[in-house]
Amino acid sequence: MRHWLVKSEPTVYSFARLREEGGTRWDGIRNAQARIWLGEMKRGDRVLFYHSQTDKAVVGEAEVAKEAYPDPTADDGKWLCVDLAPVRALPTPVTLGQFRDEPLLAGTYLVKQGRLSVVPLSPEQYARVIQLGGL
DNA sequence: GCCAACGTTGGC
DNA sequence: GCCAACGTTGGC
Repeated sequence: MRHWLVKSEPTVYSFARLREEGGTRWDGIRNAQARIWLGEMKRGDRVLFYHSQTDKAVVGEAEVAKEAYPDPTADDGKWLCVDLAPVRALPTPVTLGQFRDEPLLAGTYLVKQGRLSVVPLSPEQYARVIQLGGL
């Protein structure tokens, strides 16, 4: 099983909404590197859900409910999407500042290349975020 | 195939 | 609102 982090502006699609809806299609990603990673996501992979802009924090945990398939919102059929389902909220959001301060997390793509909307994490990094989040 | 110009994203 | 980082586009 692999571990991932996805990013969303909470005003566009929040973790609370993912929980309300019970799942969603994670589409609209138009970045070549992110596309490669989307293609590697498997059903059951764990996913950290990060709120950009206002929160700048990981607020919850989700999982891949359906692995990569062609993104129906793309005209040319070249892009991919997955389905995500909510797992649980973090009692304490883990901020971008905490990522920077934590040696294990300072090397993540979230810190190093902030514009990517889907990035992989190591199992150790993932576990550390869950721990910092109070689970 | 190179590179300047431009657009987008996200942190501050 | 500004700026840095990065991707994309288009002229040559």
